[in-house]
Amino acid sequence: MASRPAVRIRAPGAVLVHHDCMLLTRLAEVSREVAATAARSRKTALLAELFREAEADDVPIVIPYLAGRLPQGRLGVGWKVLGRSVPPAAGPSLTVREVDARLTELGKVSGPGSQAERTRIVGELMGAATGDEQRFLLGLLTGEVRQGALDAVAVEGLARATGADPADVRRAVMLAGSLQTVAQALLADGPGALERFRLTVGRPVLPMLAHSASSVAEAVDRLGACAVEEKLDGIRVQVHRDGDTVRIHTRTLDDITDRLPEVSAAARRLPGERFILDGEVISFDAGGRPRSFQETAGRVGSRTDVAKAAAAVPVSPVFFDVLSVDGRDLLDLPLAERHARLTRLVPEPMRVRRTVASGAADIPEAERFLADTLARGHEGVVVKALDAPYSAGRRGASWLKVKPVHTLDLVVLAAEWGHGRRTGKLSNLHLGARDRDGAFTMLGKTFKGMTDAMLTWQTERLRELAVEDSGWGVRVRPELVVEIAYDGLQRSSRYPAGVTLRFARVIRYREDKRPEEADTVEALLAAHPEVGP
DNA sequence: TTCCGACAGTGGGGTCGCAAT
DNA sequence: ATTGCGACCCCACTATCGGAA
Repeated sequence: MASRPAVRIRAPGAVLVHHDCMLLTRLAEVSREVAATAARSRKTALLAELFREAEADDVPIVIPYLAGRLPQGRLGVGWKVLGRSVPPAAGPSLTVREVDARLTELGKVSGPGSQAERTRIVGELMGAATGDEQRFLLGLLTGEVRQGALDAVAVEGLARATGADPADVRRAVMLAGSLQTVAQALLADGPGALERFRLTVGRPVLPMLAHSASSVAEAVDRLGACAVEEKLDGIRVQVHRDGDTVRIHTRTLDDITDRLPEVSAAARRLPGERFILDGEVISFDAGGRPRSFQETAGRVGSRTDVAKAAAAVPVSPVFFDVLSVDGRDLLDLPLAERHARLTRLVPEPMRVRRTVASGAADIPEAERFLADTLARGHEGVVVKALDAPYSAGRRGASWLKVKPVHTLDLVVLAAEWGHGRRTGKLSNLHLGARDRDGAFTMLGKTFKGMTDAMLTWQTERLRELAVEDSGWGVRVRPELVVEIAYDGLQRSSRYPAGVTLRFARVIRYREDKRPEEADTVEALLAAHPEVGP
């Protein structure tokens, strides 16, 4: 860090000329401008301009801030701490480095009395910020910047600021697993620095993601020759082994090595010294059936007594891809070749089950595979083009997941006011099923699946049905029937039926149906015998 | 000119761990 | 001991921009 003192400009309206440290007010200004324009090209240009202004020491702060993230990651600061408002400062004085230093301090606070201490630090910071700066900081700390530009636009802006090829920057970010690292190297050494970012064992890369398809037939039609793999309902993991050292990362690249000793042990038993594997961690019961996602996730989330958790709910790694073997980067190889290498490294029981479909003629076989996979208790399948490379960090169109969808006709019991672009619209619906008394039992909420037109319509309709208007939304007469899609039931301690819908979303309103025709809790439970209340 | 891929936004539920009550 | 909060797992879907076709 530079030893020069922070520039302080006290007079409101002073001309913000500075050569040392970037002022927070400049970031807040750019963020506001970015939010105000819809054109992505203009957003990119605004970010690029700011990145060019940034000093070397500002870069690791400015880049993540404008990408809507904190360099420290999350800080244990939420609405509880941010809730109280603090009178804003008269004029801008904060530098981004000063803000960063205070947030770093904030992240270190722990132990009894920490909440008060965090509140004090946040209050002090907010008190030194102008109204605009406060709004920017609030968005940053709560993860809701709402400027319509996060990582992807920041990458574009970075490319433009440095003259690098955007595709090269994107790839470097995927391989580094971090925008900051790449940004710093790029701004310090220019586009040539991008070559330093290669796939490295021990350094996690962003995993490839999948799109959805509504059926196996549709997926095979779209992809042609493909692998159909079982989709396990567990936690995605990337396992790196370098000799005796094993590291395990989640989808967001968090390091969870210490929580999964049996996975590390399994990786050490494989016949290879250096590799990177992609797969899923899941728990099977004594009969070899997969346990619920809730059980697996609870186990993987346990940190305090790992040995005890592992004894109660042991997990197994099940792999489906290999990204690197013995120093060779396999990302650009087609899936067919990567899989051939996977079979040499990982024995069958530790691999995802699969079948291969060469084209439309194999659709019946692929459908049988899906049915069999579901019968064995799994979530569905992922259909993958055999000729596709591993697109790190992308939601490539070459992986398509297919899961069964259930539907119900439920009754709207209440609706909550939306935020952001849904401000002024009733958005989040409370959903109820009929119970034995002819009343309705709440099963969960959803805000998904509505078009803007539906939002407008339901806001008006639900207002007509309102029996109570509170700050958060309205409770309504239970008269409106809505068709809901969901992925299954899960146990719940929050809702009275002891279960709730997983991934509920609206398909359409059923104005042709009366609430007495809505589905019942009883029928729902009967349809999902695997989930007892 | 039209189509479609990629992104951002809008939140859902559960579980764990920590601090406050 | 219980409760509340934040982080981090899982996630679906729509609107929009801008390059591809």
